[in-house]
Amino acid sequence: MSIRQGLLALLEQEPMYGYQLRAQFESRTGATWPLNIGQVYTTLGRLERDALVAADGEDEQGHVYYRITDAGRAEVAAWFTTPVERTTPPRDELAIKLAIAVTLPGVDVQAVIQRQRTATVRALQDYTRLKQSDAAQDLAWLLVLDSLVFAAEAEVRWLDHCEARVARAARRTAPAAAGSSPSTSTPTPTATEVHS
Amino acid sequence: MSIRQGLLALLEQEPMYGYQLRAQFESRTGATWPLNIGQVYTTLGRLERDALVAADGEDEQGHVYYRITDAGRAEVAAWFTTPVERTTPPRDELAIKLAIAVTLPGVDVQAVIQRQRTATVRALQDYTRLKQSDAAQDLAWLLVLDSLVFAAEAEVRWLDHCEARVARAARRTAPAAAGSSPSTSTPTPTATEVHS
DNA sequence: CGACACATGTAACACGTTACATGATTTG
DNA sequence: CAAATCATGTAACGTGTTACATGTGTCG
Repeated sequence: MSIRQGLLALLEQEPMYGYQLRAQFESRTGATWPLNIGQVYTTLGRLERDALVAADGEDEQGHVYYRITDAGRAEVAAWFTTPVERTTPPRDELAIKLAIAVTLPGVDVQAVIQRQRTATVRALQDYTRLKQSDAAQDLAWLLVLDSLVFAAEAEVRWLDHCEARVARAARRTAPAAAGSSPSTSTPTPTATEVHS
Repeated sequence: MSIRQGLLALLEQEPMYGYQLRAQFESRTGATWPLNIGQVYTTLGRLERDALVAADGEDEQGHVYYRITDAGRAEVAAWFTTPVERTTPPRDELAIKLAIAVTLPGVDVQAVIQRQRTATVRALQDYTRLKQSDAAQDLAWLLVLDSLVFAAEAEVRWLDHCEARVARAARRTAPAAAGSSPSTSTPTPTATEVHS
């Protein structure tokens, strides 16, 4: 629903046509979530079907403008008023993967965790680099980047937490496995705290 | 893709029928992501179409079993080997909402942030309560809960970060607005750090 | 018996994604 | 001129969600 709501909200500012909408959307979310132009038109079609927007005639250059309707404005207002539901959060593929990996025989959970950790840390570094490179970006794009950073940091912490928990459980279950001690790879005390 | 992959992975353990699959899935993810039983059958149909599972005959009670195929096993192995892509992370509705709210005239961003913060903190409390109540849950369900906790905590921190950033930007833009000082509601020094 | 949980399945639909077709305009 | 960009749109498909139809077995 995020694209739909987002495009609708953008139309509250002023009537626009497809390409403008994409430009506006991407200027805010940056390169993070590239928006296929086809998606814009299908979404506009559905918004029009639901009477949240209406075609607003053509430009002299042939640009097809859309304007928001009263119902659309109401929807946007509701969107901004109602917090995003966290009672049934969106399914998190990583959480599901680990939850199953932990309980499935023959899966090297520690390896799964470490691979994910490496990938997440790498993503984190990319975000940090992005934040510094294009420096004087606008506020919105910066906040989105920060959101990704915060989420990735939380993910790393969670992965470490998981590693510890799993190692502990393994020790409790099979304390006889001497030679190959757990907690094998990269203790790595998260040296990636580069906020603000 | 998470349900599809998850159910497939569960079938690596042993052949199962629909209701068993749902039970296994939910015992791991708990009440967090209830899985509609219809979804199980449609997903099984698609997995069978893609030759990742195969019907394995019926029980004496008429239960329709499915077993994983070699191709399915390969897919599961790849799933556990490949980290979840964080280069193009899934669209985050909240991030999009705030990114647009910040740049849209006539939107009380601080109010949006505070409402969301309240909702997220409440969710956080629910998670914490859940963790304590059913105490002796199995490892997987516990890890999933922790993942939610970590994510929600990061979200709260991000929201506070946003509030500060927005307030600062507002002060820089319109420093003449004296009477209504910013940073109005709930400074609330995140007293919700209840890990481990 | 009636209500409920177990069990299987289908149909319709939502949003999002990609690929393709088609043109106008700009630019090297 | 050729290639790239702007611009609109359609068609097909993917997963996930809900509602519905249907039947069996169990328990109060």
